[in-house]
Amino acid sequence: MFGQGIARLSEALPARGSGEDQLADVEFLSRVSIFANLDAERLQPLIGKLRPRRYQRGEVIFHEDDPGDRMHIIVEGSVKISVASEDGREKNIALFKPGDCFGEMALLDGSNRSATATAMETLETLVLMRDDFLDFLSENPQVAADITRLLTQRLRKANQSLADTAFLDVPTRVAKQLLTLAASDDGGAGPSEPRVVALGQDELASLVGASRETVSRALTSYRRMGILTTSHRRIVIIDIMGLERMASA
Amino acid sequence: MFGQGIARLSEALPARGSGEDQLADVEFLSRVSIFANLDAERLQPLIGKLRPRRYQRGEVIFHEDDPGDRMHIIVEGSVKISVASEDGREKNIALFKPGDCFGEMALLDGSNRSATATAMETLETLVLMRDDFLDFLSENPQVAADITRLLTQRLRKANQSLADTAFLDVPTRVAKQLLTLAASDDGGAGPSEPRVVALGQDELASLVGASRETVSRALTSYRRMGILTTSHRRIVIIDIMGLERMASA
DNA sequence: ACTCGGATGTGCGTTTGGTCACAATAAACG
DNA sequence: CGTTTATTGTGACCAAACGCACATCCGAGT
Repeated sequence: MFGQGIARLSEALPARGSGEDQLADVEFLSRVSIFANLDAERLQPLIGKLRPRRYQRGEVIFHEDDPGDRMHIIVEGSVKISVASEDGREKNIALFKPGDCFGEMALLDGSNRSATATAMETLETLVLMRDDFLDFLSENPQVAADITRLLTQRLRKANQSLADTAFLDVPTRVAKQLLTLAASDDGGAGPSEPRVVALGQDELASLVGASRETVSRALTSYRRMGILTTSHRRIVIIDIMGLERMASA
Repeated sequence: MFGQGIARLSEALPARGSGEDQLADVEFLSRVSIFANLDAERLQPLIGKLRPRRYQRGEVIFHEDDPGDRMHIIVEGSVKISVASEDGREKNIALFKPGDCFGEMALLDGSNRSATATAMETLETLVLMRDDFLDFLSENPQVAADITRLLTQRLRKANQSLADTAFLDVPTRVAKQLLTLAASDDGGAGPSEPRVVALGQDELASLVGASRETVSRALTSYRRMGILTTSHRRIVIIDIMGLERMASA
C-alpha cells in the first residue's frame, strides 16, 4: 500500500506538477505520523523537497558520529538503528518500517548522529534536507506538536526497554519483542491469524540485548510448545496468546 | 544558587508584582533549559502560573499510570524517575537536579505517566499545569525547538544506556554512572578536586541495572584502588582520571 | 545442479551476576 | 543517650547467559 506512493513519486519527480500523481504522494505523507495533522494543501509544498533514495540490504544509510543534515521517511523496506561497542559488536536500538521516519534527531538538535542506520532489505526512502525541513516547520508550527509526540513515544519505549532488560530474562524479552514486531508488521490481520516476523536471529538477539545462541534456545523452547515456527530469517507466530503468556511471565 | 529563587518566589507569590523579587524568578527560569532562549519579557507571564511545591524525602510526586496534567521544575533537591516491575522491584531511569524539569512527557502527548517520580531529599519544585503550559507554548513557539532539543537529548541518553547495559559489565557501568553523576553535580569544580556523589548504593544499583551487592563489590574494588571512598549515602571520587580509565575498559 | 556462504540448532565449560545470609556500622529518633 | 532502623561490606551458593565449537541446513549465485 505504501509502496505505490513511491513508485509514482519517483516517476513524478522529474516531470513535476502532474496533478494526479502528487495526490498519491500527499496521501502517503498524510500517513506519516509527524505530518498526520496537516491537510493536502499544507503538504503540497513538501513534495518537491523530497528526494527518493534506494539502498541495498546491508547498506549503511548513515554512520554514528557523522554530522546529520537530513532525515528519511521510509516508503518500502525496513531499517535498523544500532550503536556499536568499541570491540565491534552492535546493539540494535530500533527497527523502522514503511511510514516511519528516522534520522530526525540530528536535525532537531544539530548534533551528530548518535546511531548507525542500516537497510535490512532493499529500501526506498524519501530524503528531506535540514533547511527544507526547518523551513517547513516554521511555516507549519502545528507539526512541532506531532514531533514532540513522536519523540516522547520513542522515549517511553526506550525507558520500557531499559526496565525490561533489567527485570526480564532473555526468553521473556524475546517473547515481548516478537509481539511488538508482529503488531507493527500487519496491524490489520485477525488476532488468531499467524503473523510473520522476517528477521535473522542475530538481529533479534541484538535487539533484545542477548547472544544469538541464547535467543536461538528461547525460540527452540517456544517452537517445542507449538507457539511458533522458525526458518531462515523468518519466524512465524502461530499462537499469539501463548506468546503473550510467555511475555508476561 | 538556585535555592534563592524559590525562597523569594514563595514569598512573592501571595503578594504578586513586587518587582525586584520577580526579577530573581525570571533569572531562575532563564536557566531552565526549555526556557533558556526567552528574554525576561516573555518569561514574565509565566511567573504567575508557577506554584511552589514541597516534598519530603521518599515522597512520591506522581505515580506510573496516573494521568499527568502538570510538569515540575526543580528548584532545590533531587528527584528519581523509576519504573516498577510486577514483583515490586524498581529500575531508576534518571535522576534530576535543580534547574531540570520533569513530568513534561505526559503533558506533551497526553498519555498517562510512564514512570514514577520520587523525591530523594527535601524537594522544592515549581508546578506548571498543562493548560497554562500549552497556552504559553502557543504564544512562544520558539520554545518548541528547545523542548525537542531536550527530548532528543534524553532519547540519546536512553539509547546510550541501552547499549551500555548490553555491552558493559557492572563495574564499568558503575564507573560510567558515577562520572555522569559527578559531572552533573558540580560542573564548576576543578578536574582534580574530589567530587561527592550523594546516593545510596541501592539507588545507584537500580540506576545501573544491577543488584545492590554487586555494586557494593564494584565500589569496594575501586576503593581498594584509591579511586574513591565510601560512607553512608555518600561516595567521594578522589581520582577522577582513574575512574575514567575504569569506565572505558 | 552444485557449491559456497550465511543462518540456525545445540552441547558444554566458564563467567558474571543474582540471591540469601549475616555482621558491622552509622544515622535517626524518641 | 540508648535503642532502633537504614545502610553497607562480604561470604557462599546458584542460576542465567556468554562464548566456543561444530553439525546442519537453506538459499543465492554461477
